[in-house]
Amino acid sequence: MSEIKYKNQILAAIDHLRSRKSRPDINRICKFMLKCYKVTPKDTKADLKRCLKEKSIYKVDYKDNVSYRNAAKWRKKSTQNNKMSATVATSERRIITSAIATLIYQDQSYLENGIAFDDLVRVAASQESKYSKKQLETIINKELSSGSLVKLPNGTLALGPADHDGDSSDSFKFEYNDSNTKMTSSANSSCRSSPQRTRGRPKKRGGGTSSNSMHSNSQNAGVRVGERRKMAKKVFDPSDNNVPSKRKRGRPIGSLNKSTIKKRLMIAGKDKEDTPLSESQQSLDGSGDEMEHDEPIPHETSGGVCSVCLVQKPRGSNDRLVECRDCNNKAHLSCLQSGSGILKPRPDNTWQCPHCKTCVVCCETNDAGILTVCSICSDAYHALCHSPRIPERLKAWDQWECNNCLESRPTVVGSPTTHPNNIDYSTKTATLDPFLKPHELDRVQTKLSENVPIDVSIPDISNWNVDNVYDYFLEHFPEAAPILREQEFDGQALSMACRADIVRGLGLPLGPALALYRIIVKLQTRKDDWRMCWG
DNA sequence: TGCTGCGCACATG
DNA sequence: CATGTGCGCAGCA
Repeated sequence: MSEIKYKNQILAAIDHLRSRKSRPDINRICKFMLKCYKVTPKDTKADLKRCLKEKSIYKVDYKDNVSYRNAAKWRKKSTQNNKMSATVATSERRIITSAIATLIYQDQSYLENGIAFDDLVRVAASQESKYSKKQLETIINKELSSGSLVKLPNGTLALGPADHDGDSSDSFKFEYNDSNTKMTSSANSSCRSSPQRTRGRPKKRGGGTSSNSMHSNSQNAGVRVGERRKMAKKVFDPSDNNVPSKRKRGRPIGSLNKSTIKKRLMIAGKDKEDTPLSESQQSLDGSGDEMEHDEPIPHETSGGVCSVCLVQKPRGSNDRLVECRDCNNKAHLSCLQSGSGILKPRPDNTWQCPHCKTCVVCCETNDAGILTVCSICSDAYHALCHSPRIPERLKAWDQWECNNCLESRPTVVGSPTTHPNNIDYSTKTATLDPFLKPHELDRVQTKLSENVPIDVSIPDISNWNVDNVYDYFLEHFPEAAPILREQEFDGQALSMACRADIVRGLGLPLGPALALYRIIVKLQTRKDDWRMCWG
């Protein structure tokens, strides 16, 4: 049921970056996703995380920076004993996955429709001249049997999951649409297309084959117009004078880029106590992994300008810059802590800038409505998403506390508070777990509902089929009826639907979605209590 | 200015 | 040694 929505796009992003010899790090992946698929960094990161969990993508630390690997291509490296066969399989696999990435990159409809066998062979052949079509077909078949590729019921192909078998069904989920998509003519897709080369180093560079400026796929018929063909002449650079004369490009021998050096120092100072390398930098968090939310490490960063005070880094020896969880905005921790409302960092010192801050209920940003931020836990809510609804004329924004925080207070019962949202429901909180987290809202609501008697006028949906659901909603919420039917919601499915399923999963605008959710909660509980949803 | 291709130093097995 | 990786550069739109 819970498919990783952007998995294939993320895989394509990783493949694309790798094919450009760029590090597939979180920033580049997010950037690519945003540009090519209009997927926000937040969603990208969320799905990337799921992919990591699912092991369809691996997170690796390579050269002291975080990279992400397409597990379908990258597997076996460290575990495979049979080196030779693994190597062969990997290089063959690369041809195929590279072709897939190219196809998807050029035409996103492949994500929807799967990739026809013939298309794949053709593109792979165009990218890799050393294999005949016949051989490529064999390779594809091998990939199919190994699970790296999966064949969909309709005959199209898709990337399989990672190494581990079992959940190949989870990888792609297409309906076949028998399109014989033209690949070579799709040069003008929404993104600039790029020819996918065979990745890594082609066997032996320059070893008798054509020069590198010629090896590229000019036969790929204009996949990328204006591809650079000519390498730059070497230019004299005084700074090169200690460097063997053969190179100009790339890193100077023995040098690393600044960030790598910095990170190395940091890591040396922090992680590897065995190497007594650095005495500075220890206060910095050099994780370099902008995505690790599950670690309690604040998102500190070593450089940049504070978005709040607009001052560059050193404002005080211990005033560290914190980076937004989801973008590159940075701010001094002190600026955030002294700031108000939406600026405040979370208690664990992670921070989302105002642009990235999302409502914890509907996961939409400020764009979907004004967010109110809890002064305790820093969770943000839309007025309608919070239960109970946040009063519109709330004055003391800084003092507002979300329901969860109020309920988490052991002393809340009978203790009059001045918080504007502290309304009658506080009297019920005695029975609630004082350590509830915001995302456990649903549980809170369930508990709340225990105090409300069942309303027999509300139908029991447990045995409803899709048509029953359709009929009911036709009467009570006609707008949603066809959508629910299309999604095959029967009584069971409705009973299990959570807020996110409804608010985010049906493609309805927020308002109608919330209204629909209220009806569904009513049906789920057979109780009509606004506190279970919103005001 | 941002994306791209890619030489080649470096990492890894 | 073979191969994977990606920095940092130059070309291009």
